[in-house]
Amino acid sequence: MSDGRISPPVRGDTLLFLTDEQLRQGSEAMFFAYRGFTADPDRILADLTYGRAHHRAIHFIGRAPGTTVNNLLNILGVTKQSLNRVLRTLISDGLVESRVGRNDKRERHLHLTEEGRVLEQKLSDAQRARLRAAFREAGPEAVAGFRTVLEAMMDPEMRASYARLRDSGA
Amino acid sequence: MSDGRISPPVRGDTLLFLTDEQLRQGSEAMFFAYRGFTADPDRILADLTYGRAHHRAIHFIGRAPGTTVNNLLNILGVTKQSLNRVLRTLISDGLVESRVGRNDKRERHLHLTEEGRVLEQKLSDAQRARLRAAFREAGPEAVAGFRTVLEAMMDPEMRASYARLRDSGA
DNA sequence: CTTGGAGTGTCAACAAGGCTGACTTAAACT
DNA sequence: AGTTTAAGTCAGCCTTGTTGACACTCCAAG
Repeated sequence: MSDGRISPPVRGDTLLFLTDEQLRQGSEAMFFAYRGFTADPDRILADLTYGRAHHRAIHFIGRAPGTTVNNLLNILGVTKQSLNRVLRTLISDGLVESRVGRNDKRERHLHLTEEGRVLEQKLSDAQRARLRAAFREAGPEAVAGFRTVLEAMMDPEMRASYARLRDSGA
Repeated sequence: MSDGRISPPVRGDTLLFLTDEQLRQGSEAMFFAYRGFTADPDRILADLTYGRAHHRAIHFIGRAPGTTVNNLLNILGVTKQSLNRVLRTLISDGLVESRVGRNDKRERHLHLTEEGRVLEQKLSDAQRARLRAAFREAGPEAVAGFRTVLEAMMDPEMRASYARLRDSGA
């Protein structure tokens, strides 16, 4: 781009959002924003013995109580060994409860304990505070656009997971 | 689209984007979208011996050629030991060149070699392809909103880094 | 009833990429 | 001359991801 300021009316604004430069800015925005997005919960978790992986597990168990391990595996996109390590500590610390399935007794249904719910709340409060401030600052239309673009950016399976959670929780 | 005047305290649609449920959906959208965002470059990097950390270094060196180590440190938000490990392999593999500063000889200025530029291009092509598809699907207004919200979500220092890069590259 | 496969748990080993702390070297500043 | 700054390095630790192998339980189909 020579000088972006004097854009010819037709070419300019309508397609500007697809130039390589704009896309690169989009990448960088994602990078820096994600850092901010995780910063507050990370600070809380650092004081406990937990990490981001624990946060994710707690979040999605709280969001979909009774979910099975396999289901959680798909949502989180990690191996069962990885998840299991995290889950084991959460269970033995009494934040998560694992109940044997009623119909299929091989399955374990995961629930937050009261203590787990407290931590979940604390973490999502921290994260939501930042998001709320950002949403308020940006306004409803920007937020709608934000969500539209993010959704378009997901892998199809993730988009399905996202939609399932969204529609179940609304 | 432009119902866009500041609407008075009506509780319905105008504030819906600030409910806890909406904020939680926003979090989850960030989580799933970030996975998609990194998926394509990650696949390329897996075949080489590199990881996401190398990608980030290459990206920002390509974006701001001649940047000093210290500057890169601030942008990436990691310790110098972490960065150095990555940088060392990139330099010894001939993807990055480290030049002693002209004015201040303590500083090292980082540049991509031709080979480094090739990899950078390959990685950002992969990432941009997804972003481009998402942007196209969502449309210009959504993209504007996307960027507004992401920027509002950053830590102040990160927002400054982001703005500096953005304005230098436009 | 047996057998195959699915869901789960677990062990071991490894790698990437964060971190802290301590220390060196060289250059620059005062 | 003495201090500070930029960079590099060594050593060790942690979290969180990976493979591969194996055991156990249970369901369902033959």
